[in-house]
Amino acid sequence: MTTSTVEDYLKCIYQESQRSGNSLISTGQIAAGLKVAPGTATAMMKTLADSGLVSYEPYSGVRLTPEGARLATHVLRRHRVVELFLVQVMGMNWSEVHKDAELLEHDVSDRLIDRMDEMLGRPTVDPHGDPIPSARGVLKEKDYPSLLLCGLRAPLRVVRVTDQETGFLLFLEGHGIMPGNRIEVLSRDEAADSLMVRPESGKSFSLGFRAASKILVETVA
Amino acid sequence: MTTSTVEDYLKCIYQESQRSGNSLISTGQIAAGLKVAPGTATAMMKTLADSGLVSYEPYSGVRLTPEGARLATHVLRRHRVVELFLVQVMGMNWSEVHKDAELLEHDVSDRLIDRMDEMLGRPTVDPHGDPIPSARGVLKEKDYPSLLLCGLRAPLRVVRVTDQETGFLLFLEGHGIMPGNRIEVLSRDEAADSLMVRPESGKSFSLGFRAASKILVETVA
DNA sequence: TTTAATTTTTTGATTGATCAAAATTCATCT
DNA sequence: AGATGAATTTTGATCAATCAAAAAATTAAA
Ligand SMILES: [Mn+2]
Ligand SMILES: [Mn+2]
Ligand SMILES: [Mn+2]
Ligand SMILES: [Mn+2]
Repeated sequence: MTTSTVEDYLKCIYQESQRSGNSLISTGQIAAGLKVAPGTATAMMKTLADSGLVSYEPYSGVRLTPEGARLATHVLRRHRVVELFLVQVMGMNWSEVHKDAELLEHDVSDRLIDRMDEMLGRPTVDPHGDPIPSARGVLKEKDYPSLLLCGLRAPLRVVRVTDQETGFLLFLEGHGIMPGNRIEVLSRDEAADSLMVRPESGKSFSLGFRAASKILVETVA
Repeated sequence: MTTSTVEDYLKCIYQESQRSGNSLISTGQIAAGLKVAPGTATAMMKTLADSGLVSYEPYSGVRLTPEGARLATHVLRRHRVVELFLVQVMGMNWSEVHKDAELLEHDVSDRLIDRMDEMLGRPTVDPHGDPIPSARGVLKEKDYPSLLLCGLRAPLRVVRVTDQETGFLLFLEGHGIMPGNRIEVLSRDEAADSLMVRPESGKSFSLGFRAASKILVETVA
């Protein structure tokens, strides 16, 4: 019924809401997120509104309806289950599964997703630490601090990386930064816009604030 | 580059050529095979010809160019590797994988197909006994007789079922007819348009000629 | 409070895929 | 050879998705 394009738009709106903490999303944000022309996003918002998947207020933005949110979380679930499956079962690297999942999320049947989910032991997070919505579409995002806000010189555990760029993920892996691994922030330098990280295994290294903000951690007891 | 629709058209042409033993395929055959209106198939043949994937002679038909055949066998390979993976690794039934594979064949990356192929031990046939083209696109179809042409009262082994209908496959499975299983044709009745089959495990039962023609076998030593 | 800059929407067009129905061509059967 | 029926192609239209560029609205600055 819904096309893969529509699914991507809904997913994008859902994720922008999540990230910005505001359910009202501008057409500009959507156009940027999906890399389409502004007018394209506007046109699509009208058809989504006609389908009852978003409510649209011209010059203001859109927000997902309950039905739109339901669809979005289901796509997100498929995406993340597929990613984990590719890593856990197919032996692919966490840095290369996003692209594949971006396509497969639209074509993998619910039956197949459930088989994967079962084989993976009903996991709650994907290879990047992104939470996996339940089969009923419920998603609970925990609020972890990034390396910018966490305690200094305290034992931490990486729980999530909020960026899917292959190059960035490979860089992190090379320095021992992956969900589950232990690290410590040695120092921060506001003026230099960078901080020093020491992974449990590996040499300490510096990271710009922008990159650091994408690494979420929890304090280790 | 090529859309999933184009891939399906190429696959259809390839399979019709295979089945009919004639590389020249009419637009009518294609329209019937893909369940689209005749004019739709004609229009698509023009664009495929423009792309150099088929040669098209109006009122006569099309044949795949080398490039078109190359693409077709690659799609066929993806389809069949996926089907076998779904059965062998995901534990799905051979009767239900065709639909899923029909979509996944367009979106599974070559990298992923190769991982599946590796996990499956470089298989040569899919769950229905359909041969799997090599990664280079080479496909060798063996010429097995169907239950209509094979020897009577001789030990046989089912090697292939040339129909993907869920209901039919479930019916066959229920009677012990699956690739690898041993059977015997007890009798044929031309007038009744049916024959009697005795599976190694299970009761003998009758089968219409049309259904019987879809079951390919080889003689057991 | 005008003016300028930015964002958003409109407009006009294109491409891919499809259909129904009309027109054409082909094959067959007197 | 001419008529008839079947297959094929054309025509005219629709729908989804997109873009570039013009127009309008909103926001920020002077
Ligand atoms: Mn996608
Ligand atoms: Mn992820
Ligand atoms: Mn297909
Ligand atoms: Mn098959």
